[in-house]
Amino acid sequence: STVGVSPQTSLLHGAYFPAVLTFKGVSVTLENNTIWKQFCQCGTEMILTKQGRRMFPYCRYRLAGLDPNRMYSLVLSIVPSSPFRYRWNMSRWEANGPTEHQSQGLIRAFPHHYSPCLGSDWMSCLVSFYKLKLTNCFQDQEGHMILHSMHRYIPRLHIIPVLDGAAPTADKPVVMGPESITFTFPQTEFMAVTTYQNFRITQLKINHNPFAKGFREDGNNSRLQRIHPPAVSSETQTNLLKPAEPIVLLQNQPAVEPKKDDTAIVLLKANSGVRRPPKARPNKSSSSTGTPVRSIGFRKRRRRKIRSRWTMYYARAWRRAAAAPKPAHSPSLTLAMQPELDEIEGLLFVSFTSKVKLLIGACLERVEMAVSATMRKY
DNA sequence: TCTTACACCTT
DNA sequence: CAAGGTGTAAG
Repeated sequence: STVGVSPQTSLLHGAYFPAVLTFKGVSVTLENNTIWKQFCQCGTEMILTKQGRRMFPYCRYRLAGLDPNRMYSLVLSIVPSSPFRYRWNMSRWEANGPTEHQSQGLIRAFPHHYSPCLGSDWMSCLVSFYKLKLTNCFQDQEGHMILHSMHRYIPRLHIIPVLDGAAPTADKPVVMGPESITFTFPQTEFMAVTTYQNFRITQLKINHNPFAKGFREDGNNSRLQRIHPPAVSSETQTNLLKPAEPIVLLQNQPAVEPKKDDTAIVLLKANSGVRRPPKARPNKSSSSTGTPVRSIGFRKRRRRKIRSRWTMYYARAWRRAAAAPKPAHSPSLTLAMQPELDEIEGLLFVSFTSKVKLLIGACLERVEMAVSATMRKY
């Protein structure tokens, strides 16, 4: 029930993971498409916690083609993208029976904290849903997105013209009128988990999320470098370094879906934060901070905490290999990085060739047909 | 599987 | 400086 797909074929990739979607004159750019694609090809995982966990990557869009003088609310929903429950088995995801929970009739949604705003305002800044948090706590009252662990989801951006300038609240649900549009980027699909399953995902998070900088090994940060695990046979190492098979993205809906008229959107609790119009556009540049100094106590503590669990040895080997991007100063680097590509190529062109091509072909066809159909309709 | 305390980090 | 976002280890 799991299928591997090679992300290496850039042509297919570009066609299937478009950075820009356009519908009814409105175009939406997934601003951080590059990082989404990196996660997507490993099989994105998002952590759920009781108190709520932010997404990384999060949904960040740039809008164009809106009516500058019109008021819009921007809302993100995260909907199930498959009817299955999954399990992580032998380094890959596999469907493990149907989901226990049926989808609720109403759509939960998370209003962007600027909503509502003039079209000109939305278009003059990046629209980032970094505040959105995911939780597995069903009694959550904090306004977080409630998801089921071990299930697959996909975020959708809803652009909803509104008449008055009142901020959307739970009391006053936003209604998806006939002029509302929904955009869905296939590459933002993810698996909800409570603990990371795929180590490649953990590494991507550590290497790209600024808040996880403390776990990086590159540069001056050598958290685990001074611990020397017992040697591991190269055979075992190779097997462990093999990447997990990403799951093929099977969309039941087109990437751009015209909304059904009057679809109700239930808003989560209104954000406590102040609603500010996006006047200044902080086109957020990544600030490189100075190199942190590690305390002696930290090193000792970490050293003591390391257990002799065999998985840790492999984990460290992986880290060392994955941490350094380009310089091949370590033999384990080439060993780790090279098989990666070989295995993926093998998966696509040997084991799963026909199945994958068929699936992707069907997907593309379905998307194209749906889009052109709706375009004609309008 | 999931939860929690924790060190370390960003903001 | 304080608040709060990270993955980890251990339960």
